Amino acid sequence: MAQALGLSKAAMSGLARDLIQLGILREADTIYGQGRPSIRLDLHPDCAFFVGVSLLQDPAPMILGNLNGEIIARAEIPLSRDPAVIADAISEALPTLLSAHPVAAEKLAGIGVALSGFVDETRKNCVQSTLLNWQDVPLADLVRDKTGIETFLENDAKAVAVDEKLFGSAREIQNFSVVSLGDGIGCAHFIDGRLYRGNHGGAGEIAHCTIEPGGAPCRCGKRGCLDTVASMKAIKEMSRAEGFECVSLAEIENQASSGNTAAIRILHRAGSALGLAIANLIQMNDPGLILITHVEGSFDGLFGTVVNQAIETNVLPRYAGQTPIRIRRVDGDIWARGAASIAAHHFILGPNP
Amino acid sequence: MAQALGLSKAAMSGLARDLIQLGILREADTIYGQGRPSIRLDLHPDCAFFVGVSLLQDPAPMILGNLNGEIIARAEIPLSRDPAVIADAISEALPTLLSAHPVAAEKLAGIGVALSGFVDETRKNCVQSTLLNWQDVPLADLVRDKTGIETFLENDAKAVAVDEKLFGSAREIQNFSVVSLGDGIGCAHFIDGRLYRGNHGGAGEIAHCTIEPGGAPCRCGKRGCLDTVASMKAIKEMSRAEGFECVSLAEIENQASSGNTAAIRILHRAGSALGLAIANLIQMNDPGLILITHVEGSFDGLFGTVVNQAIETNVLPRYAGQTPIRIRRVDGDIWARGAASIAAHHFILGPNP
DNA sequence: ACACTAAGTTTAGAAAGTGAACAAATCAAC
DNA sequence: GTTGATTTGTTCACTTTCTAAACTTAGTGT
Repeated sequence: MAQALGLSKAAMSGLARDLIQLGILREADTIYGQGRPSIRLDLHPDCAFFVGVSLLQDPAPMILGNLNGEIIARAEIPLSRDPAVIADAISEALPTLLSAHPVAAEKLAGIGVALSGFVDETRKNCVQSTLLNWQDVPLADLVRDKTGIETFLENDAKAVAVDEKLFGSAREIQNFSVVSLGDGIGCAHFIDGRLYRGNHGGAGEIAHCTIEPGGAPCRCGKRGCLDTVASMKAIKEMSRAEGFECVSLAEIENQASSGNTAAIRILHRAGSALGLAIANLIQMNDPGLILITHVEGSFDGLFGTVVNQAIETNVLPRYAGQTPIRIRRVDGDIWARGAASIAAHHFILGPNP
Repeated sequence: MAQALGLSKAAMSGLARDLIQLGILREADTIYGQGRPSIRLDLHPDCAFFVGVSLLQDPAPMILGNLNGEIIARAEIPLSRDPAVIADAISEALPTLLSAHPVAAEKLAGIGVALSGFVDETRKNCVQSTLLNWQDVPLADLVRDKTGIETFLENDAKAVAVDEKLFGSAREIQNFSVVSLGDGIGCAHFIDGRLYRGNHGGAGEIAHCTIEPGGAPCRCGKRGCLDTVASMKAIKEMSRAEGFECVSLAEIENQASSGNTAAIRILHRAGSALGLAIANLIQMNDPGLILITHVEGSFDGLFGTVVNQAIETNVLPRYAGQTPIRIRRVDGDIWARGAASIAAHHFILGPNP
């Protein structure tokens, strides 16, 4: 099976034996068919461990994961805007986290940190983060100096995309985009099986696509960005401005289904905007899958319906329905998971994947 | 110099000698510095020839190109909607075209055909073309059967992008997008040094991004597509609807500069729409270059100015001006050139570039 | 129990790449 | 000029890696 990837049977045989001896591969199940059964190989999950930290929440989740993408242990550290304080906190929390597994400490292969903002192509420096108020912060090296472990940064949505490609539901898909709905809107593309970071690390900045030309001012400095209309933060703020305070999408959905016209209007506006942006993404990049991850509950209410409708009506009719849209409810650890995946990705595929 | 690409000096030496003996490489100029001068190698332009045909115009241009991207000969064939007639016409025009160069006939390595529409991933079949009214037409095999030469199809904008990457001004750039303005609007992306065709071959269909939600109906079936506002065809139609007939952009620019408010309005609307679409492209994909090719004259009038303004105002301020926009005036042979480049691309890089 | 099939292993031999030494072509300094 | 420094390009013995073909192994089908 795996031999068709360019090598002869003999070479495979030798390589596999070496890797099994090194403890990296192991023989999994046997597949019966005609002739001698074949033995499937898989990665030995205990051969490397990774730590992931999300700087999107306070407290910041920190997880220990293995090569199967399973979470082995979890901790939290207080969020800070001071890079040195964060590096210290990670370093201090590390021993406890590693104690969850007997060999994790000696086989810790990398630390990943997910944050909202731009990361340079070395994945070592945060070029800019509005949320953290950072500019050219070499956080990866700070963490590495404190912990002695190789560390990588990544944008939140890109980290989620890598997680989905390595361990999630996009494993087999070469071209897909992740749209990650949280307080903000993130997006990242996998193209030809590789994460596409863009020329300045800014690929996927869908949140600041202009959706309503001349619309409301955005904190980024321009007007009518998708972020001002369709992010959960914007939806909640609009509901507050309309006089009914809601802390979750589900609450606004409730208001809408019980006839609150303002709530209906807000969800319509947000859903159409998000749908239009996704439709433009489909037109522009023709991905094989759009994976929408959301931390809020219900995506099957008005908001989700409008999003789907808006996608349908704004995609070339020939294509309508051709691009699968997959919705995935995720928990708040998704970014920490993604961060760990960044470290795993580097471990598996090396510096130039 | 070139050795740093993974091989030792010794290996390079042997390989280069072999390729020179085969007539594929040749020793070009010598570069003097400290120490023994180095000899630059380049492709021998006479080692392979390619034919390119554009089905975007009537008559359809047909060119003979070499490995340097130079046009050696040119012909025209009548355009037809019947694939068999086209294959015949190409086959009949071939001998005359090849007679322009003594060794072209024996070293003809491929034929490329550029068309407006979708091409499958084998580059052999046209899945759909509105302009030609085609659906699942295996034109490449028809041409190959008639001529005996391996043939490849490609979408017009993608062919132009390949031309720019191989022989044009984007040779060194890994990530760029081409926006090709003709009667319609085409777009194609190079990502990580490879043409990105999209999951259904539809990447770059910027012309049918919704720019004016609920706007004018488009021939594609939806509303408010960029194509209905900013294509040269649309601009000319709008001018006709306003009562002044124009056959070129330059004419409308003239009208506008002499105070015709309708002309100014049309150019403003078209320019803002195109600029917004390009801005969204930049936000979405963060390319290292946007290359706008246009066959019409003047891009330095009102239209061009508005396009540039709209890009500036709709791109994340942090990015504004970070993405170079290059404008390139091209002649009507651009698509035939691109088509030849598709064949060259296949010759140089093989089936899976 | 028998052939049949396909996976995995072993072997010798070919292919391809490496490293070090060496030859060649130029510049710079005396 | 001559000499030495410098860097490119070549040669050659050696090593690594892969392949092809024969062989072994572990199942299925009759």
